[in-house]
Amino acid sequence: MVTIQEVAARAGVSVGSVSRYLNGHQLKEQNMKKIKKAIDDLDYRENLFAKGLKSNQTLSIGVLMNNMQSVFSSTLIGQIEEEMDYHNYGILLNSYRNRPEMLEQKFDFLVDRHVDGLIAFEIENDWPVLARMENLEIPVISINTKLAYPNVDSIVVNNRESTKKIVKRIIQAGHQQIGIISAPQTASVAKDRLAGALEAVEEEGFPLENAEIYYGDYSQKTGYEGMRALIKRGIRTFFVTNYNMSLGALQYIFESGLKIGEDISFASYDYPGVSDIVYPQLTVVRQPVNQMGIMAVERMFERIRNPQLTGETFVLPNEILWRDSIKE
Amino acid sequence: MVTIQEVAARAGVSVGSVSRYLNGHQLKEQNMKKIKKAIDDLDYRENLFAKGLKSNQTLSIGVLMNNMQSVFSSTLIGQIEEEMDYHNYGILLNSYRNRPEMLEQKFDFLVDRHVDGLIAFEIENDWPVLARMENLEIPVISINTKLAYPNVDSIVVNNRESTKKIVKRIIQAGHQQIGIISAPQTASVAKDRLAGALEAVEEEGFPLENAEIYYGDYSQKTGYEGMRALIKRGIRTFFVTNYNMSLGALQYIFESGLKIGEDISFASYDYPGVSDIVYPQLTVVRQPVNQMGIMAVERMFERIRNPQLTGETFVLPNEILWRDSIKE
DNA sequence: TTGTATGCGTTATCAA
DNA sequence: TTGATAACGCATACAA
Repeated sequence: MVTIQEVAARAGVSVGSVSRYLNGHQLKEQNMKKIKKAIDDLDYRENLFAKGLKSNQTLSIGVLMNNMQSVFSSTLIGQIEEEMDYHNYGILLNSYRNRPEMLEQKFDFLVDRHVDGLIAFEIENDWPVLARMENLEIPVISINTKLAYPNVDSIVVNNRESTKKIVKRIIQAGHQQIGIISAPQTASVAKDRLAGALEAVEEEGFPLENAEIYYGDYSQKTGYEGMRALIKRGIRTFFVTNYNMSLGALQYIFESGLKIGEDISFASYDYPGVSDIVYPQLTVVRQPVNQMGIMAVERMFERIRNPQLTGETFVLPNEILWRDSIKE
Repeated sequence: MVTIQEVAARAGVSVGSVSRYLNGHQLKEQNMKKIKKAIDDLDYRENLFAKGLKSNQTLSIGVLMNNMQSVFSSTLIGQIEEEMDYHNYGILLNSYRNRPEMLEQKFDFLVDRHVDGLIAFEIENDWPVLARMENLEIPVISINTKLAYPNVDSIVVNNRESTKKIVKRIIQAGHQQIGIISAPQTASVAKDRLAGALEAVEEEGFPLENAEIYYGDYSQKTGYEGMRALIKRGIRTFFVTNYNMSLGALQYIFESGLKIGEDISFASYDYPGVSDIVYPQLTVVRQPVNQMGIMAVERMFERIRNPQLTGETFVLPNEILWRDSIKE
């Protein structure tokens, strides 16, 4: 391993000069040339351990994910990686696999590695790890949940409004019964989505007993079962609040032989993929995943550059693709 | 930041003792207790910069991905992350976004960060970065391509055999024409898959001119266009060598109103998802993605523990799900 | 078994 | 503008 000592020796200058050169200081033209040549000759590369030991910077940020299986998460991480690259920052990836009790350990792991910032996915306000975040001196960006700490930015989408809008439209189209496949009401995202649906029901004066809610667990399997249960009760109009469950729900529909847009009205949350390729294309709520990633990174560097900035909340709008899966 | 100096002072021992304690050495029971207490009291955490400066270890491995958008890649990275967690290792994530010319920079990035190992996805043998890998002193695991360097393990799947098997079956079922949607013959994975198909054609004595090949570019769009073109030429039996293109192909089929399993025979490479939920379920080749991730990590730690091991090639079998999309 | 002192590669302070 | 040198926090060789 080549050190700046060796570079200095070869260039005939002191280590101080080499260090300064490397950090963009101005020195005598002559010396800069010599140092550059020595660096090239020796193929010198800086030692980030030594650098970090002094500066406490790693030029990397930690990403704390809920899971890696979902399309949402993997798309987002892809976008984040791409943005980080422009800044020449690395990302240290961690997943707590939807298990809050793993979070503290993961959190420590990243803090021990002195990441310069932290992006965390779907951390709920009542989880124990939050206490740690509070007095963390690096910027934290929370994705998909709003966390009320001064050093935390929150980037969320308007799930409640989107769900409300789509359910209202369903009601206005004259459907008499509606089946909603929802997720456990522990996560705030799930709560928001269901709340939006119920607000629509209320505001439209739709009979509450005609809105049947089935609670799945995010799995494709429970989406399938939920759809079967609801169809057996004679319901033909559906809103599914999560992508993965919508896959299971669709599977049951396809197997049943019922036709979407004719026998069945269907809408759901979604990502690019199935909803586009089936015919008719599905009416869906689509989250601005890429935009969230871009925003998270931009904001991260704003805060790294300007440490006295404090946390804010940014709400991005979902897109609703009105297509042909709801019978009008 | 609490240092071992402070821990030593509080415990009334020397820094050496604290350091040894932290690294699992045996010392007087009494002292170990005192040190443990001091560490707890002060909430000491080790400084990985300082540690790395001495040991040149980071307790993290680098992952060099081709892209983050594909299901293959994101599933794999999820599995790798999970396995790494058991070893308390972090992963430094990087993507070269299918652009070989980005690779060298990404590679340097990881090497500069002193990752203890490297897992790389779909690196081709003729790419410039290979020269660097050759004299890298850390273990390298290549996923999906076989690289011939002594310090590189290769984990690949038997794409050629799987494709051959499935195309043979199609031919044996009596189909007179077959349309193949394939990818550019630059990547070795793509070459293997097409080669397998052509081997089947040859071995079965199927007329070569009745096997029509359409070259897409992995995009859903070209899958769609490919399917349209082939259907217009009257072909009704298809094999699509890549998941993403199969989505586009399916989209065209669904729009056309033709029925899979009746008017159309269809098989493709795939991941859990669409092929399961549509009806009839599709006959597909499914790669052992999770197993590949597990194997990559296991092998990585074998080699970290035992540095004199040299690279080997591991071939994992694809699974073929024989279902109802090919008319018999 | 323990303490002391040196060095890992870099940055930054102080003099020159 | 430059050089010499003292940190940064830890591991370890050597001495005790």
